[in-house]
Amino acid sequence: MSLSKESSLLSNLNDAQQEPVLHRDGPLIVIAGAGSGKTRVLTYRIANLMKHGVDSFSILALTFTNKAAREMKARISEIVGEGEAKNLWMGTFHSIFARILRQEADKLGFPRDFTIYDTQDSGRLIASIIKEMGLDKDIYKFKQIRTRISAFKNSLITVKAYFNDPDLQEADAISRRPKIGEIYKQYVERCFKAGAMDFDDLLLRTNELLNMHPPVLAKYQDQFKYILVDEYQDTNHSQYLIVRALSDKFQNICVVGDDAQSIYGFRGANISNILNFQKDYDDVKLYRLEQNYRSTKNIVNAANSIINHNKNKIDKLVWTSNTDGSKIKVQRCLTDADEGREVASSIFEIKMHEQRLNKEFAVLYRTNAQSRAIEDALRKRDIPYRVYGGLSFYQRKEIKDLLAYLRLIVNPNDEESLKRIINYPARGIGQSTLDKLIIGAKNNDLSLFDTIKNSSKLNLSLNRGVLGKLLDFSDFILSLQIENQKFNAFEIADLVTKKTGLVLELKKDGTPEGVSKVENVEELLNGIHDFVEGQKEISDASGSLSEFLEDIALATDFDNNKNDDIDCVYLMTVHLSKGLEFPIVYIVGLEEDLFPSALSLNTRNELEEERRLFYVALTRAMEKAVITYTLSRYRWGKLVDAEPSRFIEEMDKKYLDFTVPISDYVFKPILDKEIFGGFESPKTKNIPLKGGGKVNTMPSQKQLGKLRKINSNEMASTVSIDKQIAELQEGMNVEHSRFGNGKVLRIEGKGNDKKALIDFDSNGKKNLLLRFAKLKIK
DNA sequence: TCATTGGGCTTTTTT
DNA sequence: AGCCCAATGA
Repeated sequence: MSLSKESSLLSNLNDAQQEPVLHRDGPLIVIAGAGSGKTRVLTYRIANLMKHGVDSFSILALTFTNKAAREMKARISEIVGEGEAKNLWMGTFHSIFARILRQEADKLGFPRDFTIYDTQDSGRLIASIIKEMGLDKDIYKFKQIRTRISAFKNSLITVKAYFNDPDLQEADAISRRPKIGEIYKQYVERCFKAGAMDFDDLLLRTNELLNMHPPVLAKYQDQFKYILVDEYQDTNHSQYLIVRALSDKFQNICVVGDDAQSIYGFRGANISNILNFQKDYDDVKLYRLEQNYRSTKNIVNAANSIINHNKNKIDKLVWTSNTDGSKIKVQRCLTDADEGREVASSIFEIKMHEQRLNKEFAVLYRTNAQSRAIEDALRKRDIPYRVYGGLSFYQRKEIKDLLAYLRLIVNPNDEESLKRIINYPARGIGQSTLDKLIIGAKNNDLSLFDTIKNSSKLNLSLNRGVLGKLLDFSDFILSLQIENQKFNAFEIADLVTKKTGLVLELKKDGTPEGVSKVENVEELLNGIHDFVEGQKEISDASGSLSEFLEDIALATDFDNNKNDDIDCVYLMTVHLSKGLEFPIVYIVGLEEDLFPSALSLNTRNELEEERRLFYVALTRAMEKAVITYTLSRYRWGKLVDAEPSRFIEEMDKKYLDFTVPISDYVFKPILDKEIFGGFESPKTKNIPLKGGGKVNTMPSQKQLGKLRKINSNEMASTVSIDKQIAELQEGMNVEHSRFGNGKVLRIEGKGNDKKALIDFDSNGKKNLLLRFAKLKIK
């Protein structure tokens, strides 16, 4: 290879980045601060290996999302050429090892076409096991059990290991759920019989494969001479063991990560994997990337000031030579709807002033439920947006229903799919029949589908009519299986849709939701069509149904959307935003019990993870960051008081720009009552209101806590209410902070509902709720 | 067996 | 406020 190529490869890297790229053999760890070019290092390291003759088939790169893998592959293609990059083993743990597991399925007693159960499928199966065992579903909550089983699997605690561990059994007995082990056992058996693996199985079974079959382990050890793991801080124990096993022979292992961005503890990620890496291998080289290329000084420094509140961390100093940029705006809002409006109008304004594109903006939130208020506001402003995550396309009911048919054709033992569609559309096979079938399946050690096929011979105390319907159903599926031999995925899906009348079923309901469901099904069919067309270009692919199902089993919203270029504002959870960057970022809902989540306040570790989460959110921003919080928000259908997040308090104030003066910020509980309680409380109604009644002494944080508990009646006498608003009359001239000057045309309503119709000079007529409108009488 | 209704529960975060 | 499930009646 030529020297000039080598130097051009390196010319895109700073010194710190070059070192790990040029490191050839032996273990290395790269601690990479946010925005320090971590992906770039991985990309160039792989390219560099390939340039020095390492076969692309022997490089395994594990990323956190499939999207990250795709992008990295594309960048490597640009450096070394597409032909070679295509052969890299690059993808998420789940997708890479699903692929290997299919190859080796027979060794584990699974069909090659095993089904992958998503979270919903596992939950349903667990719920049904709990019910069949006659357990109280209020004590055995299926979601909790599912989480617990998942935790077992991620720690490599098999059913056998569970029953060998008295401590675990005792812990479950103490929590009044002694049957967890039994549920776990049945769940694993049922999955096995159904030829299905859940997400955790993809890792657990890989461990099983590598441990129990030394020749298989040797084969993959030999194949993967170089292994790279991105986002190593988010690997769990099961993933850790896979990496260890595979890298054991050559020890050419490179892990990249940032302990400060570890945010997946809840699904078993173990931060000590990255903290202990140097103990796991001999002669580990450690590299640090501390220069941030992404964000302004204000953002980097504010982020540092927040993460410094964590005790548990590797010391590093992230710095930048970028400009100062503007300060981080901290915006107070009244309600979640108001928060949406503030965000939307801010986006609108910046777009106008700075000629920005929609896709330069991102709105990040802690929980998916928060997207709604933002969406409403953006829609009103005609700002295009796209919500990522949440209920993904493939999780929608109408989509899962059609997919269930398809899954059943490929794997008739797939119990969850069968239960889903055996009576959808209705064909007279109800719950009681299904219960009998499940018992029959258990007694005869058959899969559910085989039980149905043989139902007439099995003495299941079913009447003749039902037996006929069952036979019709199994014949239907069997006939589709035969069709599947000759047709591609699209042809089969189309056939299923027509024969089952699935779309007709949806069309007859006629509601807007029904219409959108029909559209979704059509979109799925289009997607399958595209998939089949795409497969035609791949030499060893056929466009079969099982290929399609493999392809989508692990797909997320991020993956299947080819329209990356559409110009929309991004809406997503902070978790989903990891690894991404945007010029302007809004982080909304910075309130106690929301961010940090109320469920994460029990231990220091949980709180520190929330803080890292906020750190991740803030470090997504390149140029501008805006943080918002509300005084009250709709939760569980009720308007609930909110309190600014401790994370706002924790940031160094010199990087912040408060829209509400800091002193008001401290008085927040009082203002809170002023706005929402003041007018209507019985005592205040007839009391002459006094203006300007600000409390003069500064309450301490402790007192603030107490103040919040005082009800509005007691508060009334000290509350400051703008008397000018109370005295507002028709015909008066007023000033509004956003709409400018105007004239009051009409006043209507009382107390909290008092409204004024105001004609603004430059904004036209608006009907404003007085308790929200910050009006000044002129 | 099916369709409707009301009650309870929900909100972390995801491969 | 919305979703899922169980109970209820047809």
